[in-house]
Amino acid sequence: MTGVLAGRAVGAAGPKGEAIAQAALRLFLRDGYERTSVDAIAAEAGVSKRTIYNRYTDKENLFRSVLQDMFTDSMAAFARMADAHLTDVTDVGRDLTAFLMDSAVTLTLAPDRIALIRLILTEAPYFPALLRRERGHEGMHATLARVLGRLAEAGKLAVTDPDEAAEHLFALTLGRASNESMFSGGKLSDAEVDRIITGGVRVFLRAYGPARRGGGQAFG
Amino acid sequence: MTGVLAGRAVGAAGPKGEAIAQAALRLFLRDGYERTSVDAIAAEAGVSKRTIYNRYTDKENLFRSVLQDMFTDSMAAFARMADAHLTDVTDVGRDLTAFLMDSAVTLTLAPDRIALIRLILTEAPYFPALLRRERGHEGMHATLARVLGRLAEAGKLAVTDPDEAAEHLFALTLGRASNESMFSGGKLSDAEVDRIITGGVRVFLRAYGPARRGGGQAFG
DNA sequence: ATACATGTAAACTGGTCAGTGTAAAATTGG
DNA sequence: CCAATTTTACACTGACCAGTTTACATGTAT
Repeated sequence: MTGVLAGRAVGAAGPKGEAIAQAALRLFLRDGYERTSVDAIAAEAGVSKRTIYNRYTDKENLFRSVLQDMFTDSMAAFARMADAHLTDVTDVGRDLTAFLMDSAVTLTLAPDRIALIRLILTEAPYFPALLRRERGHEGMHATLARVLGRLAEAGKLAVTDPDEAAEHLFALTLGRASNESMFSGGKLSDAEVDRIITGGVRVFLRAYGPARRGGGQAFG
Repeated sequence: MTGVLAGRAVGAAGPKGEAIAQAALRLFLRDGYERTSVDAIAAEAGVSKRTIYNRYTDKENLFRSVLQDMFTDSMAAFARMADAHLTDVTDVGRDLTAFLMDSAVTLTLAPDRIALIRLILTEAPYFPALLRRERGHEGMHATLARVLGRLAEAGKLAVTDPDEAAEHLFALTLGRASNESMFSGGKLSDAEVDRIITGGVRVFLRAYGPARRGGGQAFG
């Protein structure tokens, strides 16, 4: 039992581990689970196939591992972006729109992210852990609900159920953009994204805007 | 060239053709494209593998064929249901809700329909024709836009852009239900569906309800 | 040096699968 | 009944792939 320190940890530790995880993620996102062979991952990572099997028990294990990592990172990035945009809010419509545009372009609609969602949906029946861990967009919903709750307390939104309002805002903006992108296949143009987000926020504010006091919404 | 009449048509014609198409659809929906073998389809249909290859050039061809048929049927059913519910509208909120509940339960959330959407999303990159033919929910959007335009002309909704309003209504109701179902894996409870549809219609009407004349929405 | 963990290369096992070839059997129309 | 056509059963090819085995190389700490 001397080798506790000498032995490298399994999984993604070390440069080889990084290479394997990156290559695996890249190929899984591009080709899906069934269409990606472990041989291809080894070649892509510049590593022998045996090294992969030394670090991961099997292909399923590798798959779960790299997808969960990306999912977790993705959720954290969304939460950071929400806080960055929505801590000091002066104009709800403007700030919500800016936040959602930003996260749509750099997160939700990033090709890798779209591929991830596609992959999670595809493989859900065979990898229930992928869903049970953090159900779909649930992480984003939690973040949105937190932010909307804060805005409601500040009297900037007429929201009584932050969870439901978060679902509605998500469906009207990011969800719509994400769906559109997945179905259309290609990337959405900037104009398209702008149209979706702006329109979605407009509808959201008509339903959840602060009680009409000045006469009319900031957005309309 | 005597056999123009004697020869059976290829594809799904005849009882054997029906059996093949049904078995193929069933297995593709359950297991996906890659995980379904032609041998399994032949066994399920009670037909020899050769018969399948006599009627379809290859597996891809069979796949496209059965999926497109189901997709077309599905769109038509949705349009029929919309017309059934929304030809004579007295109470917009009530009738819209009833229509959307009905189509959610019997169409959008039917296990086969969910599996179809999942499959289309999954295989989109490899079968561009599936998307290019009728892009995703576009058929449903067209139906919704038609109906909403009619209601706007009747002064029952404050809708200026029926296409955009259709996208919003869809996102708030059926799209949300569909997403929720796909991510959660299992079937949604009736209460869950009711909550989603009712809440979505409420938000939609706050944004698109007829110009406030009596003071307050029918829904709220 | 030496011992140990780790990595590499390449062949190999056992399995699956798409699609074909063929000859016999069943079906169908006239 | 007859002739064309279709279907069946089944073996077969060629390809791919997950995971293992074996023999060898490398780095590194004591």
